[in-house]
Amino acid sequence: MLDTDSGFVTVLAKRAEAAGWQLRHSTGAVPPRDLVAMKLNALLLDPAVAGDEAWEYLDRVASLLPDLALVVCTGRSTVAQRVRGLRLGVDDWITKPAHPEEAIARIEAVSRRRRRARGEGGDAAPLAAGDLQIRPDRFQAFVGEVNLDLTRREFELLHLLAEERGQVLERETIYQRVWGYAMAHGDRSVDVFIRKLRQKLEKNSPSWSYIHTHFGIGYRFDPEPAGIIEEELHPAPAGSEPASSESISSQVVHNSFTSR
Amino acid sequence: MLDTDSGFVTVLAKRAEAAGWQLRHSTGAVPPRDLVAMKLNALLLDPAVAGDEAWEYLDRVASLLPDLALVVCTGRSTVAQRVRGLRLGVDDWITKPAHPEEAIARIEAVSRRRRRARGEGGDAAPLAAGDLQIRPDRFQAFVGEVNLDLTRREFELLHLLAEERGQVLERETIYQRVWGYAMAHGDRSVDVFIRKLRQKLEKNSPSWSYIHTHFGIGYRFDPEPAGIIEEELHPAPAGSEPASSESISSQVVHNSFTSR
DNA sequence: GACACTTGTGAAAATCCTGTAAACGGGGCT
DNA sequence: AGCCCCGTTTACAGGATTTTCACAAGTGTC
Repeated sequence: MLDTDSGFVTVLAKRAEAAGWQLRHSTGAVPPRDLVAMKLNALLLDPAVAGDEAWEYLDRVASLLPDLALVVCTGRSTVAQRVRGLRLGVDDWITKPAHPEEAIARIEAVSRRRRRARGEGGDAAPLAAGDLQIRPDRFQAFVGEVNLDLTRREFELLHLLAEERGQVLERETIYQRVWGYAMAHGDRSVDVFIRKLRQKLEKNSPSWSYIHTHFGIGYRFDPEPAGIIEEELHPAPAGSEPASSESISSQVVHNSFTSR
Repeated sequence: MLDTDSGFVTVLAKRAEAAGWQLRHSTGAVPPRDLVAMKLNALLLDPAVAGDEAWEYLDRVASLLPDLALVVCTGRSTVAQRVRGLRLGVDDWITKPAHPEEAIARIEAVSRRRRRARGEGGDAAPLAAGDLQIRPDRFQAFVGEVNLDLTRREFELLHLLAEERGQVLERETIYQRVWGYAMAHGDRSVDVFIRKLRQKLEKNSPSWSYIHTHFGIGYRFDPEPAGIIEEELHPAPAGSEPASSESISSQVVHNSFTSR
């Protein structure tokens, strides 16, 4: 945001903050080069900050950053000015006095369209954790080359937990964010899926411990080298009955990490 | 354009004409379905045409045609209304009395961004995948010299998938990008076309497996040498009944690659 | 240590999803 | 009009996945 009207700025900042945006602000004209370096998603700008270079400045910003959501917010302005601005590449032009709520909504509207233009989907960036790799582009997790073979729900659960790595998430929160609606009282779905996940994780990456239980609260994702206590790794001749040793070791691991 | 203010409309029409736009106009609410059929680039709309269904109408239009440049132009309006509209998916909201020049400029600003989204994809470069070649210039795919004989939709589907090779695309995304508007809940068109494609692909290039199903999500295009499991190599004496072996092998292949 | 809860498990039951085939229906063409 | 080509809908069956249950096991308290 580039603007000098401190009142407007602070109100807007609070709103933006609440909406989860990361906001930067300056009262002077920032060189377009620096704007590029900032990797902004959107820019709210009062051309007045550029003094009588206003038009040139606008033009440079708009042409240098064609993908930036660019919204201008001025005091009095004429139709001709607005048209000129819009033609230059400005996406929306708001006139003060403006309601902050509307400013936010307009910036969002522009960003929305801008986002649709780019990569449609959300974060396609892979996450790494322990020796597993979570790939949103495939809705899958891998350990090396092997596919964990997660179902959609399993993947979404894992993805959510991994994104919030280190945080303890309550069941209600998890359910709300993965299932998309409120959890019914007494629903055990989350627990069941956590178990399925742990199974697949342990099967494919036994040397790490990923999901930790917090009694009475929920779960926390945090890859830690597995605390193998005792017996160890006779590379399990293909076909050996894994059941007993597996269940035991998983018990041990879970216990020792059911930290509180 | 949907509006009843004939004065405004005629002025705007003249301007639009001059700008080289092809303009359609109605004073009543046009059913969203028909809007789809019109293949509009932009829509200027006064929700008043929908009477007291205004919000529902806006919502339906915006969610059915997320790619349409949607600009609302109303008489008096409150901040709350504008915010609500913008949140619903409206791209810009103009309040009358409005200068036609500005209206035009705003529609252009929105369309510009929209065009940038689609524009990049105007790919006429041929794609290669497995032993098939996709040629946007002919709207066809070939294996060597033989033409797969795809219909338009089949081609567009294949083209989209191939461009996003390796990515899992959700049905909704596919539909949105191939059909151009939002998929109705329960629509199976995508599945049906995927089957048709697979049929033609398998018939003409049996040694590759191209389209993979991701249960509960969608499809992924990724050419892989067909996983012939077991039987093989009696080069099917020309004229042998292909039905049984064909259906069986396709079963096997699909299953083994319905990776997840 | 007994009690009141919580969480882990395994499996059955209920749902949902996809492949497939076939019926439908609009347009364009002869 | 009659036909053909294509895109859209429907119907169904077989699987895959998600939910639900009944219990066992574990945790914290008094």
